[in-house]
Amino acid sequence: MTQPVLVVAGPTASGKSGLALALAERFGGVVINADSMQVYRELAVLTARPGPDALARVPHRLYGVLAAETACSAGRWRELALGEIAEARAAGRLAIVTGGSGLYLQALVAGMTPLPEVPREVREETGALYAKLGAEGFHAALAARDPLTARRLRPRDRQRVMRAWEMLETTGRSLAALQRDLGQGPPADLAFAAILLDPPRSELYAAIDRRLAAMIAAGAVAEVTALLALGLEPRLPVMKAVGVPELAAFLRGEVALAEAVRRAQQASRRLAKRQVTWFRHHRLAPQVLAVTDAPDAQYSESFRERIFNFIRQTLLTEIK
RNA sequence: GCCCAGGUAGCUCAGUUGGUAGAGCAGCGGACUGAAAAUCCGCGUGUCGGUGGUUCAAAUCCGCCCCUGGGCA
Repeated sequence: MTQPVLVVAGPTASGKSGLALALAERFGGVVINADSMQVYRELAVLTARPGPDALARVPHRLYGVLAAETACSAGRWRELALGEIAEARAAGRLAIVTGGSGLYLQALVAGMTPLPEVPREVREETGALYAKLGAEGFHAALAARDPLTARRLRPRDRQRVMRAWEMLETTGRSLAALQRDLGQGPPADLAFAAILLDPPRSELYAAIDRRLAAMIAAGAVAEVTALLALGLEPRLPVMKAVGVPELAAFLRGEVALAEAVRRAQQASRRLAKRQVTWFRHHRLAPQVLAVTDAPDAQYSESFRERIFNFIRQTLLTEIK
């Protein structure tokens, strides 16, 4: 018997967490994080992680569970999420997966090619080689060994080109060939339905700007100060979370706080735009309810009713 | 009321001797198969304040009107 899983997706600041909380209370659910940055323990304010009151009201999973010095990945998250979904089933609760990381959600919903982890040494060697050869040279080196993968990557797309090289070093095989041969589908025992929050752009941007300002008031600067004190490598994911580079520049005395906030707001807006593009072109589930209300409209009765009905009709028909 | 200086893209501005306009920032569109809040690719988006005139042709020249700064009364 299949297990229903609700996905709540949308760009940053669209109101996912609040909605997920409400739905979890209404349907007896557990909220499972699908955000690549909210998994890190050290960033709570800056990643807008659900606060103590939310955590007290409903069980939340995969929030702040990894140390900043670790690098999560779509594959690793997927394993963790599948584990939590199984636990939700055992506990008789509705799994509500919520977050804005499109790749993570896709890994869960559509499946992901099973590939080994890239050893730390390989990653470091690859980085060193890339620095030595440069973008064009490195891409040419990849093309010489793995033309299939190299052909579909732009030379300047550093991250993907390096990933292809790392997989070649790790497995001895072409990444593109592996993906072609080992492609994996969605988990057969899960039935997904998704709610996509897609507020008007102007309202979303206003919410983003407001939230960044609120984060400063809530101690974001201190949070970044503490993070920097760990002396982590700059290439780790946490170090690239929206607000970290910007506030770090402020702490180094390079820019005024107001300017740092302005830059962080802009980075957040650009992130939101990329997320919107992703969700516009990737299907999250067989049935998706797109909600285009303003972020603050989600607490209205009619809004809730629409969503409740959708969930009853798609996920809970057989179950309850 | 009079005298200056301005009204050109969302913002700040450029625009040669008249040939229906271009920079920066902001923004917009797209890609995405294990760092994804990452990493890349693409795109000027315009009643040149309005209106009448001169001209083959007006953002450019002339008249009138409107608006915004500054100055003088």
